[in-house]
Amino acid sequence: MGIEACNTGLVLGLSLSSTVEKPSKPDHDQIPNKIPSFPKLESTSFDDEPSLTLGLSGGGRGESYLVMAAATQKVDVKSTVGGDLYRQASSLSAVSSFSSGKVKRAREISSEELMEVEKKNNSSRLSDEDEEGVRKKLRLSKQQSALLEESFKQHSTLNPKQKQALACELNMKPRQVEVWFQNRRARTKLKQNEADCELLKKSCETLKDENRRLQKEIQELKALKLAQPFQLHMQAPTLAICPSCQTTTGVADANGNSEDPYPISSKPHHFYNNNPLLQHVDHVFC
DNA sequence: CAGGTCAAGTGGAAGG
DNA sequence: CCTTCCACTTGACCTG
Repeated sequence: MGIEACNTGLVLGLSLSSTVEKPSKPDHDQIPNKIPSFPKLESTSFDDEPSLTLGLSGGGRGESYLVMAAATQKVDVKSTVGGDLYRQASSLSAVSSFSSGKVKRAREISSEELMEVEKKNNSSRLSDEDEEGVRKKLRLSKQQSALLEESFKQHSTLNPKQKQALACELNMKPRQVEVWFQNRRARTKLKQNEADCELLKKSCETLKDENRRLQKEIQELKALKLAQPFQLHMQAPTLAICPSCQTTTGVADANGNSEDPYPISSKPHHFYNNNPLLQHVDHVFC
């Protein structure tokens, strides 16, 4: 099983689990943060505790985790009891669930991890809950985020194999990779919606301006009609004035002469075709 | 401390 | 029925 093979070396908290974790229950009742019983970082030798080296990394991945824990969370390693770092590190590979975890989550855990967790009864994963059942927030390392982003660029959705492989590579749970992609898609969609909204606002303003201008033209034409009723009556059947460009179209004049003293637009005016959101509005004036 | 960010939980819909 | 995705929400953490 891929993740199991992958996580074979992922032993963060292995030794810890023997003291503070109850791997028997995958998403409940875990007590990951017994600070008083947890050895301080200074006293935690990575050599003595191979589990803390996150052996899977092989290439220093585990090291980056610990660096991340200190860097992104601004954990004062010197002043912080090991428990804080422990919580950070544990949350990085945590089974993410509440003590109030519901059926669905339990199902996922049972299908995805329970077997492996039970096989390795010294689970490499720790709950991100603390003693009081408070959820701890996982922060992805820069490397993890970068790789996820890179993967997202290639494909915004993952098939199970890809998910598994990525989880393996990132030393994460498949579920975490899945959640990241879901949230990433949501963020992308949100951004797109915001952009569309801005575009629509601009288009709306443009249309309002256009509307004002056309209303003004109508008023002007009405005034003109009142001022020269006879002349307009004679010309009415012969000329069509485009309200947009104010040129006349090629309609025969009252004498049947098709020659037009005014320029004729060679193309119809599609006022909205430059707006991708409004291309369905095919408003032709001429 | 308020507001933003983001990992993760939840429930429903869709597809197989 | 199960899985996956999505929309919405929650809560931990960060930042000004």
